[in-house]
Amino acid sequence: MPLEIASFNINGIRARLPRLLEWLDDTRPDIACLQEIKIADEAFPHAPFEERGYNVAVNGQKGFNGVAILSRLPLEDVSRGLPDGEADVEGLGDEGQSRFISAVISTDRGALRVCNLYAPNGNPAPGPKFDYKLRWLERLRRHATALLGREETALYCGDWNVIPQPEDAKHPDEWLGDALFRPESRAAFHRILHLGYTDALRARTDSPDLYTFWDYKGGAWRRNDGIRIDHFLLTPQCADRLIDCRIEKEQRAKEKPSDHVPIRVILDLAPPGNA
DNA sequence: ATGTCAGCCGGAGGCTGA
Repeated sequence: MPLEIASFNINGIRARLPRLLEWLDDTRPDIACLQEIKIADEAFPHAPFEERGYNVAVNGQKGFNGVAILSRLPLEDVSRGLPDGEADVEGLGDEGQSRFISAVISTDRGALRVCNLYAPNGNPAPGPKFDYKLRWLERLRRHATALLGREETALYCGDWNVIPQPEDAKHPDEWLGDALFRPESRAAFHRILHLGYTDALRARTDSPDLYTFWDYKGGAWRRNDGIRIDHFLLTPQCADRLIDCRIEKEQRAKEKPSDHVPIRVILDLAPPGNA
């Protein structure tokens, strides 16, 4: 049975709850990684997800940021924040900002480690926010280096706030000075990718015009003026199991949408006894 | 069109972040 893992920057769980529940009911992902939940742990609305059969792990923050994992299968080894010396400031991890949560999902065909991230936006650039973005991506690179060494079926997904290549934007020229497309940001992303990860979408297609974000401003959606900034990066052991990767563009046309749409991978994990 | 949202504080609407 294939395993479906979706990543969705929902831009506020209070504002997006009806849309989110409709999406879960319509598309029934096995695992949903959420970013920008913008709510404290203690205020997270567990009930509607538990009613739908999801286990919930949250790394929340009041007002900003915040990530969560929903899983129909058991969640084990949940970890909040990048586990390095800079975590756990103000008890939130990640220097006081809740941007990372990981868990192991156990299935009858083996385990999958899911790392759900919300990278800093980094604007305006240059400046302290841009410096923080680059520092955070460097910490993520160290994490990704260690994870590769474990040779696990594992993935990173989420809002990376990086446009990897010009073909990942409708109008790349308009993003040249932006923290999402500056050479330093793209290099930081590619340093992680080139450790040995697979960009799941690009493993399936080299088509341009595949976007995950359209700004609310200026009729960006109407003009299809989008960018691709939500990504799945798979370890080699995970990439071997990739069936498909799809951007759920149709979600952007719904009532009161997020400015991001979900991206989903479908994996076929090894059968029992198959190493 | 300083053009859109979400959430904060605080009890309106200005501010921040994106």
